[in-house]
Amino acid sequence: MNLPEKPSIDGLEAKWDEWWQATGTYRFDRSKTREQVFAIDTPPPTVSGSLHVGHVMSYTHTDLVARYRRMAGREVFYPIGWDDNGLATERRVQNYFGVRCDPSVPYDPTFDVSALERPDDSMQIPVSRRNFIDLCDRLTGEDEKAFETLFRRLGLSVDWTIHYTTVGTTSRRASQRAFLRLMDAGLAYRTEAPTMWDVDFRTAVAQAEIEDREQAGMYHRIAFDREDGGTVEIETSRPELIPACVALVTHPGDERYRSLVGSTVLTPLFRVPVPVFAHPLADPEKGTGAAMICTFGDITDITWWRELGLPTRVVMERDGRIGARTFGQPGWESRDPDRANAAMAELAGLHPKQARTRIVELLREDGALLGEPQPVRHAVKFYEKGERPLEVIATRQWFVRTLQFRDRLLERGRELRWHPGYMGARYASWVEGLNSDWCISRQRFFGVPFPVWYPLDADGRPRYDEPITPQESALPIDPAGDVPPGFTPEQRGVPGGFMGDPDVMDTWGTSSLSPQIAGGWEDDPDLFARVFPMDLRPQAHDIIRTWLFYTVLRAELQHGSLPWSDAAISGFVLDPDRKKMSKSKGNVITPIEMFERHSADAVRYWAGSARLGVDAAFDEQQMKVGRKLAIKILNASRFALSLEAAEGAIVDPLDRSMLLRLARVVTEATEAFDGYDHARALEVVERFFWGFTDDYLELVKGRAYGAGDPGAAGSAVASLRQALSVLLRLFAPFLPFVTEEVWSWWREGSVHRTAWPNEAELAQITSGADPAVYEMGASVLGEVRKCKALAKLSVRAEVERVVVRDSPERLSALAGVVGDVRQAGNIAEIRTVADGEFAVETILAQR
RNA sequence: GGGCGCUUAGCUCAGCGGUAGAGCGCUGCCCUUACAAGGCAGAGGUCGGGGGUUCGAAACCCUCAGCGCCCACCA
Repeated sequence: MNLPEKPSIDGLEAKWDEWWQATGTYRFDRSKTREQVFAIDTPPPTVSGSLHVGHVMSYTHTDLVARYRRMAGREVFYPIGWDDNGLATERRVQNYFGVRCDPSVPYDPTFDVSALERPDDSMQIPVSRRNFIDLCDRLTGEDEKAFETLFRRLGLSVDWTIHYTTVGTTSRRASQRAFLRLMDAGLAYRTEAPTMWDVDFRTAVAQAEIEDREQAGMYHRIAFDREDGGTVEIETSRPELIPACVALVTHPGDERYRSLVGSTVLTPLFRVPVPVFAHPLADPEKGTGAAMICTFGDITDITWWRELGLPTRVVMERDGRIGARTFGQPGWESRDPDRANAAMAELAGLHPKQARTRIVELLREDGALLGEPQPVRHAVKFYEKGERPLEVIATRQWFVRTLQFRDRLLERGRELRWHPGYMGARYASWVEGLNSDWCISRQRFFGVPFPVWYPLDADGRPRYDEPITPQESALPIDPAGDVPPGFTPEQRGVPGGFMGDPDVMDTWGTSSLSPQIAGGWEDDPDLFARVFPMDLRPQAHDIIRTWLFYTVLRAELQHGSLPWSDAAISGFVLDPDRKKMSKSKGNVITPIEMFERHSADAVRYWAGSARLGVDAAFDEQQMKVGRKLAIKILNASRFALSLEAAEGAIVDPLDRSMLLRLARVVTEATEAFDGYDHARALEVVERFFWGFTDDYLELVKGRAYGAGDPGAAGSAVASLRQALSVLLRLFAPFLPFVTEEVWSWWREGSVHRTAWPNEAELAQITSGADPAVYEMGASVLGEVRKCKALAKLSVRAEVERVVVRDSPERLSALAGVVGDVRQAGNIAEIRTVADGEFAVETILAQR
């Protein structure tokens, strides 16, 4: 026994973190079988951002599960990953080193960034993709250290020897290998198709990265001329797309337009003949009931264009401007090409808003604009990181087949155990609403490139339908630097030679393989067999449709299984005014501040009291409570262990009764953890603990001092230690630092590698015990204490006599604890009356 | 437009068929042989509104309202 004079929670974090790392407390033992392993697909945080209390909460939730499962006998596979693949990192590296990634620059193995000469600071030197990635590694390495320090201070029990980065070699190899296999299986394909396009980033984006934003707009009522001399009116918010109009559409059941279907009308200004179709998607209630179909104004246009087999007449360029077009040519027929080209000349080079203003003027002069444009507010699609509305632009992109697996993906969603269960509905509604395959290519420079080259024909044009792929053993490759089999570097870009695929993968293309990457898929088959499919995916609810969905998709396509059996979804942390925390609002609280003010255990206590799925208000008060609890554990433990009478057999009725109650707490906490309800587990343990210190400790301390019967004292001391052992283990997942500290005073090894308590270990002691003994002792002592407090006396004040009234059964339970009650309450005599309801009369001694 | 969740004491939340709960905060009291980072007591709620089922509803059903989130083809 090695008890400190005055225990303190200060300094525990550094002390125990160091010890855990040095002794490998959380090291994964890869000799264990899949059944023995509990594998966690830890979310890799974006290292270029900063950690906030939201991370602290959700990562703590995961750690609670990890620590519980580890103690409950599973070998926990708990790796960490860093997400350094993406725009945020790209930008930071550009600014920090003054370089930019240019895939056309060849790799320079002797590259030295410090030797770069820049004429002025704003200039960015082009470097090869490989050199750029090296710089990313270097810069993010520092961020990763800072994150690791913070996570270790928080006490995450991850195995720090198992980590990956999303831009690292392993991740790139896995991403490319998985992609090649999808290609081979026909599940990844390259095609030219209309795609949501961000004009600022100049890249395609996937459905999952799109969000609606309410915008002010204008409805314009516009007349198209019918060939019989009349007009037909449509409404549009995007009149600038009239030159891209390829048809009108009405609902098949709409009587107003029945005679029009099948006829041809002329677009205003451009005088382009376009057909009128009927299609069930046309809504008679919207606008005039007749809609203009353009290539492409929105997603519905794509559907109509595809289903009605319409021609393509694109005016939107990739830079988001209207491009110059010449009417009067094939595909651009016009009844009045001169007039059309004059109008086109007015619009060419303009952004949509400018073009809209201009064309409205032209339409007004022409008389095609009916009435004045009416203001509306409507939802407009934006790239989640973008600032201007997305355009739909036809480009050549890689897609992963998704739509055809919708039913199977829905089935997987039902198979997955969601915590809380209702989060499954979000997944289902997302999958049900999918409208396109996953566009996985991005026109960016930094990221994992597609491991593909294309042969160039005699004219130097790429033959996209004959892609050249590398051997898997060569991965990862960079098609911008590496040369395909059978070619020489000199053949790059020349007729008859080859070119590399210029695109990189969607960042989710890598992240969606996190279980495979962390688990050593193909690189370490032995490990992979022990950890995959994993047990748990912890994450927040905002990325169900991205990270969670894509991970399910990849596992389905690659392995025909779920990637994990359970998904634990954390809520967000809101500021005390229940607003979402964000940097721009300046209401972000840094975790380090909280650790310093309240201790890591206290912060974990706050996080642990928030349930999964529920948005939690940031509550510093709750951290203060956690701190008090941590200190109480230190003090109570020190006291209990300081009672050094010889341990004996646990025979006293009170001791056995208390342990029986504790056994129930064990069961409840275990059930709560098994059901992913850590907050419930914490609550029942904490409730018992406060009663344990207020009542049990007070009741037995006189006996445990050992002045009287050695057997009775021995029972008390043994019970105290037994209970303390169980309580420390129950608290260990929540408060890893104080529990380890106390454990170290009197036990060998780490509490975190000790078995989770179970009823069986207490069964022999508590067999036949009466739960009412502890309850009666606590109740009577409580009443006496209350009486003294009301009389403004010390708790040590002498009591002449106590009369307890209750049923005979309860009074017989009291008999088992009466000696302890007398001693604890400083009571001369206790009388009982076997009659009626529980009541305690306390007669204080005269002074 | 569809879906999910929430609405219980001033605050944060538990309870989810049997006499309204916890912690914090507030008010008052008690110091010190583990801990004042402790102990005791008190005030404070028609459990969002309205119907229904039931001997009995905060809890189950219906309905309405407010808040939050997710999804949806921008005419």
